[in-house]
Amino acid sequence: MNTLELIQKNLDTFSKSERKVAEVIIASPQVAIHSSIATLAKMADVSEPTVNRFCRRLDTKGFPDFKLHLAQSLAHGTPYVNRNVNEDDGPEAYTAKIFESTMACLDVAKNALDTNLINRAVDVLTQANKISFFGLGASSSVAHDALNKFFRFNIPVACFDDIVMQKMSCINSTEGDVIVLISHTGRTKALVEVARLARENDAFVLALTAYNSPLAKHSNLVLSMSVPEDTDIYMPMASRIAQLVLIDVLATGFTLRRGAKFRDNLKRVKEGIKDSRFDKLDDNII
Amino acid sequence: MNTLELIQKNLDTFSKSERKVAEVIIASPQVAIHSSIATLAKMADVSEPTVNRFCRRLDTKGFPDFKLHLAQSLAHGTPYVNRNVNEDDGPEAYTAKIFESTMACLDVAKNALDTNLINRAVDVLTQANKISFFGLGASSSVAHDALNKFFRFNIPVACFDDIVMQKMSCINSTEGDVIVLISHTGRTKALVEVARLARENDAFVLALTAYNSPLAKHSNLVLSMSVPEDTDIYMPMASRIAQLVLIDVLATGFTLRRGAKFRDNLKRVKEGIKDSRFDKLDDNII
DNA sequence: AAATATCTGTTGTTTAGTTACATTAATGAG
DNA sequence: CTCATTAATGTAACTAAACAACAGATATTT
Repeated sequence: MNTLELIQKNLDTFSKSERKVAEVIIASPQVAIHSSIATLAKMADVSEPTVNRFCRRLDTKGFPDFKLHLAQSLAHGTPYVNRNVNEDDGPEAYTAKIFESTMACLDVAKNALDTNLINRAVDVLTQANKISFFGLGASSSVAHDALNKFFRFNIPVACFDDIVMQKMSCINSTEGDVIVLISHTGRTKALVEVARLARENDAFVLALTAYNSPLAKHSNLVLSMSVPEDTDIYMPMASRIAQLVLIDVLATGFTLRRGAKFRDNLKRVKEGIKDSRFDKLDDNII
Repeated sequence: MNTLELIQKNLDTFSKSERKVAEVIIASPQVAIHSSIATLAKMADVSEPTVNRFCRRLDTKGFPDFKLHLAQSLAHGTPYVNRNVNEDDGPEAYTAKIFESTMACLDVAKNALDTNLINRAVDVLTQANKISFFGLGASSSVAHDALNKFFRFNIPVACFDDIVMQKMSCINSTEGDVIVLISHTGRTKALVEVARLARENDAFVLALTAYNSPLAKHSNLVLSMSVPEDTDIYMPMASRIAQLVLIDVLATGFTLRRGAKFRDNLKRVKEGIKDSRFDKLDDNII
């Protein structure tokens, strides 16, 4: 378990002084691992033994051992904690926090994913006659993105962010059609209805949503990643990013499955749009 | 650079005794990081200062510092780097690689961002009469996402992914309008033309694009992040994620700038869509 | 409000790490 | 081959960091 996350999670089990230590460490872990127990104590405005006690509470042998653990969890270069934005945060603070908590979420999502299910999802997608991506609200941009990706594969794809169109599309679906439903919570009533409708018409329903949600129960295959919901202040942020990366993963799996010959297709698509862009060499002319 | 690799590589630059230390560490690095300088010296059959000198030769401040570096390089078998997907990767491999390289990209992007510019961008956005988000191709889903975010702020927003609509919108723009142009490369000719048109009509052009690109040169304010392009196999992946996170950052900055009273708005929007969702309690009924 | 338990800081001891210096080994010129 | 010089290694003294034991302070409970 990531030490930094562990500190964050156990914040309320600490005593007042210990929490001061925790906050100093979370604020600048890179500094913490290069400090002595004395300087860290001074930074947190507590005594040295308090720092030591703090370390032991985290199941380490003492301060040096704690530093080692912390160093390992920082190895990625990024402190992987979910830090919520405060009202009085400046641009540096909230920028860093959002980037970092997004990365933390991706890390959690990565570990929560079942690669076997991903493999099956790729199976299903490669064998599909037609793939449709549905999303509502914030998830609609994820669906659009998926469309953009899979469109390049030169297979029949569609994307609807309108509930009426989604339902109509479902009614017209046949066996071999795959409908990818994207929803963070999996509780949007309309989308659950869409799932039901799709299955009634023999389509395969692949859901990118929360485990055990109503939508999940109405799907043939569910790719879920338990991204903490409360990271979002008032709107889905990191969860949506995780879904996009998952789309990337599926698209990559798709590409790999189709083999080398197929990848030439992608190259051609990229070549095809070349004329619409400025060359790098043009930069100084403009 | 990975410390363990560094030791391996510099094996021949060490003296005889120092090499003994190196070999002991390479043989069992996990033991090494949990040993004192005395025990390590005994293991390598050298004196303590020799171990210390060995550490310094590796550009560390001393033994404890060296242990930290080593611990970091040993953390998680997989270092947090850009790893490209291979043809023969299985689902576990490509899933991990995509997630990790996305995280790596976000890390790079975070460090490349100028928070002063972000602050200015937030300034501009909060003072805008109307905000329009334009993107083409893969960036269109980013623009959609931005719309979804800023729409909740109850201010005039628009989003176009159609070049004709974008141009028309530009022609109708007036002072006080902010047009956010999203493009990974900043080389899409059509979008550069849109930027020119927008500025001719007194709109403020905020570009989320590459530094020094043609589009950047035609914008009033540029938020750039040098995400490596070659991470994407044949389609933009990580760069687009970075843009989305940047949108999150701007939206958050916007919210914070508007103050507490404004944040109640967001709560109301969230409350307003509650009826369209299943409660958590409903789960077992369905 | 008193008593108990918990938390926090001060002091002193121990141990680990480092510096300075002495010794040994290695290299090279006469 | 031997002496001189340089580099390498170890010994001993020193510094500072970490920890344990204790005492004072603060909550908490009855």
